[in-house]
Amino acid sequence: MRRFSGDGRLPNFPSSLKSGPRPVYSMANAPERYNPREQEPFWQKVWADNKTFETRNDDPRPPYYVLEMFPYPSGRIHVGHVRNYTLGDVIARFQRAKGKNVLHPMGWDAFGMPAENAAMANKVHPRQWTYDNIAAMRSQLKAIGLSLDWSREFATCDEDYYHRQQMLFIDMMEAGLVTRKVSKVNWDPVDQTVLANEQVIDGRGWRSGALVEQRELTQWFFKITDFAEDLLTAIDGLDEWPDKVRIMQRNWIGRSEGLRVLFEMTDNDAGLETVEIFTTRPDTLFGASFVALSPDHPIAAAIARSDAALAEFIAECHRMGTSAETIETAEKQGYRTALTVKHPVIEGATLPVYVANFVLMDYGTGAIFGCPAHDQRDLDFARKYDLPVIPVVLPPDADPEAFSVGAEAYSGPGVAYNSDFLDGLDIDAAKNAIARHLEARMIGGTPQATRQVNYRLRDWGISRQRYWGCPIPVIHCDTCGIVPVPADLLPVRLPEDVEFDTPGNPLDRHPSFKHTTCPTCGSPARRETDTMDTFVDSSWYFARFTAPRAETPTIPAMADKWLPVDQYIGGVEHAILHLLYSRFFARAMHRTGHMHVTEPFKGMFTQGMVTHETYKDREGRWLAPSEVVLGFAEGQRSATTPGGEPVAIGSVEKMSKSKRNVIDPDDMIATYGADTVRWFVLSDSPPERDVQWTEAGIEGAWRFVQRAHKLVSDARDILALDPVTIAGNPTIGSDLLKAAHKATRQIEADLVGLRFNRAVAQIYEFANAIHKAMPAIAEAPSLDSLAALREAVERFIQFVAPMMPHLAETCWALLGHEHLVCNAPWPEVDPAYLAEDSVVLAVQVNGKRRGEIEMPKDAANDQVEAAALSLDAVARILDGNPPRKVIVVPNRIVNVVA
RNA sequence: GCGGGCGUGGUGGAAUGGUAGACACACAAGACUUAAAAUCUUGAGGCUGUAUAGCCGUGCGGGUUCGAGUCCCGCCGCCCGCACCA
Repeated sequence: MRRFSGDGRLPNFPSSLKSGPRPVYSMANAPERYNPREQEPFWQKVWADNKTFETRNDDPRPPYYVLEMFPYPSGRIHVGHVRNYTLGDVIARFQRAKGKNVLHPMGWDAFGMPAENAAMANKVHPRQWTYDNIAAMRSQLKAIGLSLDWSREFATCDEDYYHRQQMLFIDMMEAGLVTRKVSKVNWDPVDQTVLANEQVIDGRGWRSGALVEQRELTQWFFKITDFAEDLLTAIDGLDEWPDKVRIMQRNWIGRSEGLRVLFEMTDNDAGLETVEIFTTRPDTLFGASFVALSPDHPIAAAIARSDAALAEFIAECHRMGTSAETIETAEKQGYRTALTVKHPVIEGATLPVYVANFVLMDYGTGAIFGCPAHDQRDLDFARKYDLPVIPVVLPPDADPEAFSVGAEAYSGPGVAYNSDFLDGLDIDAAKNAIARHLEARMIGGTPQATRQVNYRLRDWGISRQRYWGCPIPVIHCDTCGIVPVPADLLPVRLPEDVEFDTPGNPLDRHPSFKHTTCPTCGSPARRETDTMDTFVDSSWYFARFTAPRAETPTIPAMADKWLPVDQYIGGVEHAILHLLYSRFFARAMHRTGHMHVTEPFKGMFTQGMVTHETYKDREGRWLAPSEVVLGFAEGQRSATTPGGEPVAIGSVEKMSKSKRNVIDPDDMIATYGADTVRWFVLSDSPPERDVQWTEAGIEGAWRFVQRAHKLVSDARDILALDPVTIAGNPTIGSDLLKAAHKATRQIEADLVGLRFNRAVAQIYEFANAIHKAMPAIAEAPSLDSLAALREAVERFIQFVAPMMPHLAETCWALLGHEHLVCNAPWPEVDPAYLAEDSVVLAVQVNGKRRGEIEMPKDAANDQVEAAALSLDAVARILDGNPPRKVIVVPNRIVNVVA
């Protein structure tokens, strides 16, 4: 155990704590109130001066790595951050008490668009803006008293960090994990710039208001799909992740077994012979009524060259954002081409070929067949264009004569009918039968169908046409092609002298950055001006923390020592992308020799979001809650500005800087202290649940801080009394110890299970128990009862310590301890104190509670039954009749069935 | 549109299929005080009732079970994600 000053004595204590023992419960000598403004900075300085939370890699204790998702430096922290970091801090402090060598670092996810937006709006350089924000947020975080190892801090925009990220990129290139391909971006034709999905509002650019177009660019990709199968199957092993996150990841990867099927053209005027579709429901092929191509399908492009109306339809589809949400929520539209195809299994039948806006080019083959009876999208489309709806799957117990599809497609189980040789087969058997049938048929030398495992997961496009990100370390040479920047020329630094007066990528128009020479042949060449998606930055920072100053991206031995992260904590909004990208990166870093583990996060906890109402003024500008005055008018909640201007109350959403619905914790911390705020965010809601922020209740948390302090100082005064007997009242002390050990067990279980709100409730109950016991102990202090009181109060302080660390240190010192409570080992549970000799069982009649009986623990069932039946209430209902049945659940409940 | 989650008193919430509302907030009454704050004590899901007690009650509608907040089916509402917000 580390002492916090050279001679092991307390450093100079804030003066209010120095008064000695006083007579108990005397108003004249009421203990002074706990003053967090004095105590919190004091203990923060003690921790910092003693490097209490700096983690040594050579510490012999077992390692434990707890990490909260690092913040984007938006400028100020909000209560969502406080919740996130407090949760992690409780775990870190608890694991330290359990004897672990805890790594609990902090950094900054510091690249990204807001810095460039600020540069445009306020003429401040993104670097300046970012580092200023970091400084402000760092001091806010420090005021919370988190047990962080600040010596490992870094920001992803530090040259030191993105240098190593460029090294990783080049290693990944060499390992074949990087590729280039064409993909679509949102293009603002007025600002001549690429827009993020977030910047497209109702199909228009947020700044220019111009209608957004889809435009194709050649971009850099990480080949995450190479790991699709492994990323999927390894989810099974992530047994300390929430089920919902595992389900979401599985669905995102979206493995499906399906069939690619060739449809022959009825004539090949255009030189086209077949179109290949992908389907996961080949069993419904007999119900096909059309074929639809993506607007980006090569065949669509080919016919559009001679079909002006189709070209216009495709252009219309491209006047839409690129996000899946936009595409899928748009009204389903199609264009009927002149093409028709032969029905693959119905001789002589043909199907029309449409181009449809809901068919995605990058899923399957970019073409589908539509079976309206059994797919809702196809049904909507068929109703709109008056296409046949032929049911071919009969639901169980349905009458084949009467069954029909109205407004809803039937996608449930059943057997094939109206389907020739498939009739009577269930869905899986029908899929196999049709696959075998088509695989055996040849069209122009190839089988008509091939089975294919398809993934919804796409490769990860990392190119961003922006300044404030990690430069992609590559040079384009006309003779040598794409040349990675050699290691000795890294890092590729972001130039400082950039202008944000015009939209677009400043790197692309920078006088010297773009133009360079080829490192291989020395001829003039162009430097890549795309920077990396900021998700790249956050996909390996957890590994960098294990050796934050290393010359190489990681020191593999250190990464292997600490990883996987034992407990990772963050918002459920990151449940898919960030976690999946990090899992990919772990595999990529494994393959490139930077570490041996392949899963980054052993335990995952998704905290609920902190949400708040949003507000907009007349002009539609977002307003912060602090700029809004709430009231009641005509029986409804209303809002105005302080000047009386009307304000629209919007929906409740997660706190975000862009919507300005954030609550800054500084005022609360200034008023009540960090411990009160920490206690408050932990106490009421289960941490995984979303909470709508309200300050109602913070007063209660504040009162508990004072009550806890008073409890300890009162106890200290009692403990200073001379015992008048040895044993005294025999039950006071033992009851207190029973409560203490029971509380220890419960609180430990709740902390391990991250049920902090329940731990808080347990602490309240235990505090109440001590409070009740104290007057009697003070009245007749005995050796036993005083010892019990000391143990109870010390445990109480230790229970509180992970949650309210400053208060706990003060209280601990108050009892005369010379070492920090944050280094004290977690108390043991003695099972002897947990034994109960009698239990209360509820007695039900027909499932309705009618009374209760107290019985010895583990009493025989027939004794319990007899006791239950002898209850007046039970006898009255039975009215002399024997019970039909009696169910006894040992030590819990008796149910009499009358 | 698709995927995921959530819904319990005035409020936050508790409850391995086994006594619904622990613990707290807010509220009310009382004690202390010239008074207030703070503190302490007590009360409380709703309805009926002096009380014993009875009935109702976990978003809505069904179902399984001796027993359902919990499991199943169908709805409603809200929140998150949908690949260039982080």
